[in-house]
Amino acid sequence: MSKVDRRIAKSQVAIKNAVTELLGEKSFDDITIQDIADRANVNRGTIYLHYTDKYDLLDKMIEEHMDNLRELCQSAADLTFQEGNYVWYEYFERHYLFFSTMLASKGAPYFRSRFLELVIEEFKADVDTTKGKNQGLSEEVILQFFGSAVVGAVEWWFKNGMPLPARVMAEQTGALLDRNLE
Amino acid sequence: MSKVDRRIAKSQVAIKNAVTELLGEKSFDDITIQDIADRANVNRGTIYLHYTDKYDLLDKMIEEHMDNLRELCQSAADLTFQEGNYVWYEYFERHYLFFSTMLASKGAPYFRSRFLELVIEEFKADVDTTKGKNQGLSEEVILQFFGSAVVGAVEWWFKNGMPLPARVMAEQTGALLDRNLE
DNA sequence: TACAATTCGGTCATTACTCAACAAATCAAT
DNA sequence: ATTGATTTGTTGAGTAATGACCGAATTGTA
Repeated sequence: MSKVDRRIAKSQVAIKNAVTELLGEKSFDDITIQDIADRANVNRGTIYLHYTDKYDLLDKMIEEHMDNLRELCQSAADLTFQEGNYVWYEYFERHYLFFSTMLASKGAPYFRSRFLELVIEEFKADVDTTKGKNQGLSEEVILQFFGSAVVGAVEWWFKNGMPLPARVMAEQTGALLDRNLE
Repeated sequence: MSKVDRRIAKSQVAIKNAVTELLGEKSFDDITIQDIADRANVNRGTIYLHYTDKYDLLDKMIEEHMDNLRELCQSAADLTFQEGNYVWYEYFERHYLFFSTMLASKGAPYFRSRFLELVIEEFKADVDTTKGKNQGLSEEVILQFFGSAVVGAVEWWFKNGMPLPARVMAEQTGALLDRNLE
């Protein structure tokens, strides 16, 4: 990984943080490039230097979060579902502004599908239809079934203002997964 | 005021904030330019672009604080000593890391004299030796006397971990000044 | 004391950012 | 529909910041 120029790194985090902040104040459609530039304390042109438009920017942000979640999965590969889930829920909590907005806003369906895609991808290694309780079932069905379940639980959590602690969410969804996979 | 380039402004606040942060962790002499660059997330060379060395940097920081205090005096010109003092003490509180370090460290005598100089300068407009209770006294003496008093009070406040609320410090030193100047 | 490792200042070519200006597109509201 | 205002996306010239490299000075420690 040839290290990126410090200026690029700084500009990009400033821009992304600005978007996250603004998402807590108004809907994404109402956010202008100028808003982002002002908040990030960056020239408007600088944004175009890194992203084609604000949708591309949001996309890159989503991509980054997905990468981070994937990363967390790697480092938590040998943990139980409950422990592993907790790592995720901690991440959600730390970035709740982004995730809750993404799951509530107009673009939610798109974000939801990206999220589901990731969950399914990460579940693949954990599903075994050759033996155990899922023997004979379709892997496709299993993945869609429990992937949707996890995404739905997260969705519920955010839409209801995170009524349960991350720890509890992780334990309960973890238990449900343990019971059904492996 | 021809507005400064945004990059310059950003670099300088990052650098100054870095110094203030580091002052809370180690003495100024132990802080290297590299430390500051790392903390500010700025190339080491950038610091030399704005300051000749770390002493020049510290000097510019002191200068800026003095300017800010002067500014506060302007905007509080028609307040009582108690109210005006409160504005200052609020500022001290907000920048306690910087001031308490400056007044405790090895360079304290220098900083103290700069500070005293400012206080005396700002008192000049308030001292009248032609009438009232200070009639016949030497303006020089009055200024040195109460200037030192104010600085000493602030010094005590910081060295003892700000044992009284800013509000109280302002009221009490304000009352003492009201009683003697006016 | 001698040695190694930092830190210091400074230079340099390259790169990213800034600012101002621009035309085109979009929006608001009569 | 027609204006007027805002936002957009792009451009170009100028500037600041970067990373790398350098020899010299300072530091720490074996």
